[in-house]
Amino acid sequence: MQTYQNLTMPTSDSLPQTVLTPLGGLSQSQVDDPTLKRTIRLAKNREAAQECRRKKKEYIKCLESRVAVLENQNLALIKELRSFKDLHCVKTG
DNA sequence: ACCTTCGCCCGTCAGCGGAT
DNA sequence: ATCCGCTGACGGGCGAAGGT
Repeated sequence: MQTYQNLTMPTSDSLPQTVLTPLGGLSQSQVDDPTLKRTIRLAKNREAAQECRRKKKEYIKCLESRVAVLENQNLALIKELRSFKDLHCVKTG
């Protein structure tokens, strides 16, 4: 998958590393505990969802600013086209 | 003061695709 | 085949704004 690529997706070094020390300090019996497994999975997914939403917002910001740029370019081109047309009318008219 | 509606955020689940 | 991360979808909570 990996959507939102291109269009500057900043990485999130700054985000807090909460809750999870990645299975480092866990005994085998702890790792096998389904309840603990679920807790860990939920916590990881919670963080993943937060990051995903942050990236999506950033992506939308990028798109919006790109729209603004393109709209300005479009206006400028329309303006230029008009002036060329005017020039042409003067010559032929 | 009390609803009601709207927009936003969050946590969770489900499903997909890549990595092993 | 299994694990894991990412992301769309869903439902719930909360505050703001507007109507009664």
